[in-house]
Amino acid sequence: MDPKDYLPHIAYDSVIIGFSGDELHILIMEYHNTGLFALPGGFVHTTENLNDAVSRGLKERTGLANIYLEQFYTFGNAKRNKPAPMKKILEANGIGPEDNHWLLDRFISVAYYALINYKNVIPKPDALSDSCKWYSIDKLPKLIFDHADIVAKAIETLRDNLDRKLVGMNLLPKKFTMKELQQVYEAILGTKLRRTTFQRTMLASDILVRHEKQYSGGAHKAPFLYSFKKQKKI
Amino acid sequence: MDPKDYLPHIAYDSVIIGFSGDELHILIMEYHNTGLFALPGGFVHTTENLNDAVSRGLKERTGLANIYLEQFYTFGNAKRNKPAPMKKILEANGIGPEDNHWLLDRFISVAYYALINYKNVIPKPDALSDSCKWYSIDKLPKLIFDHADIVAKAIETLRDNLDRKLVGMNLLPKKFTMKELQQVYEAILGTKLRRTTFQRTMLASDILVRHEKQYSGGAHKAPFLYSFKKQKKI
DNA sequence: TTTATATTGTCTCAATTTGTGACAATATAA
DNA sequence: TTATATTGTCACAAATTGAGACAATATAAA
Repeated sequence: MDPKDYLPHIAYDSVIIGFSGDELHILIMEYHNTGLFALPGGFVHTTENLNDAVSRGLKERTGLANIYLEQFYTFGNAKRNKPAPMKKILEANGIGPEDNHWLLDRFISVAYYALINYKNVIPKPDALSDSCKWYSIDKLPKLIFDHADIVAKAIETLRDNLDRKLVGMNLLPKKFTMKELQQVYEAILGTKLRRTTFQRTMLASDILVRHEKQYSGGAHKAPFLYSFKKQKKI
Repeated sequence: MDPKDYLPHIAYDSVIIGFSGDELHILIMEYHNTGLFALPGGFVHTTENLNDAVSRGLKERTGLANIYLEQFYTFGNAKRNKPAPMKKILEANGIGPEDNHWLLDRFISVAYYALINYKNVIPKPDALSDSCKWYSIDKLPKLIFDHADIVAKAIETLRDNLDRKLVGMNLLPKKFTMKELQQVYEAILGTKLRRTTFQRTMLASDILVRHEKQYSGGAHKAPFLYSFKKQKKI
């Protein structure tokens, strides 16, 4: 990592959100031999679009590609970077503790979130990281810097956007039941929703296609499967 | 402006929105002897919080202080800065056309919008600028770089936030009539609203205090004056 | 002084949307 | 065969919104 290849003082962090069962999960990386946990992030090449850098970095660090990413806030407090944990990470990677390493500088971080289908994805850690794992949103490990704030703001934004953007689309497999869709909404909002009202609203909203009934594994009437209609271009 | 005082490649731009009569207006600066128009913006000191830099810069460039600013997007395309207009601005300020002046570099820009009471404010241009004027949102001059995109995104965000944040609060004088409030909403949304429904909704929302009737200048029944309740802290 | 005009505040009723429970249908387990 | 859990749909009540009507009233016009 030659500092000349990257824009100084500029970073990004991504909050990768997946859904499993009835909980939201977030992808967290652990750095080798440090016990330090962080959001997957990275830096921007000198002639690279910011958005492209984020896609590229996510691919490099987790193996995930073609993911819908949404920028939600830029964190710019002067003291958001603590030198101590970064030194620890550098040392664990064989980089000496010179006080003026560029990664110890102050960084502004542009934060993105992504919604992906948990089941399709087995994230793979990169060379820098020990592991790259899903954590339930209620049981995140302690994160470095202000990454906990970044996660909180991501969830807040997601909640606000829930009725305006088709977030369910990205968190579920192609075909899903009405119950699964409702569970996604409930996990994001953090509240229970009324079944009949939810079903009526979703059916009326004209965003779902109904398919044949599922061969259900449950001891009850088999539910329909649904998928999202292709988005109309406006 | 010593480049060592500022974070390289990082800028901010602010979309200052005021309301007058029935239109939204935006504050635009014109650079001396160039015919170039731009949003008021600036740079971040090396140890300064991003948010503080934006407040400071706005004060320096327009004389406006204590203004509620909301960050809404970070523009990071590699080619969003065009060297030609920036060279013109530098030359008009007596700075030679060296090809590697730091202001000709690529910049990522964090964009903020602010809502202010048009009537209370007479903006003053700074040394760099010829003028600092309000322009109706429908009649903006051609802006440099991607500043037209930044304005468009600001309005889009404002519209989305209209029902969740108390935007009217900042655009009107302390006391105002129901009609004025409705005009703010209409200007932001770009649509007409039904008078009776709007009035009923606003009164039911429990955010307004009703005061004595206005000594009206109009040839009709005098309207009540309203102000916003103090926000409860949650 | 009287009348006309424009806007305001409020009310009413219809139309629509949402809340809530009921109930039959049905896939599996007992 | 019966019991159980969940699903899809309906019916009705409650709440919200749409749309117009109308009296009140501050100024302008006569």
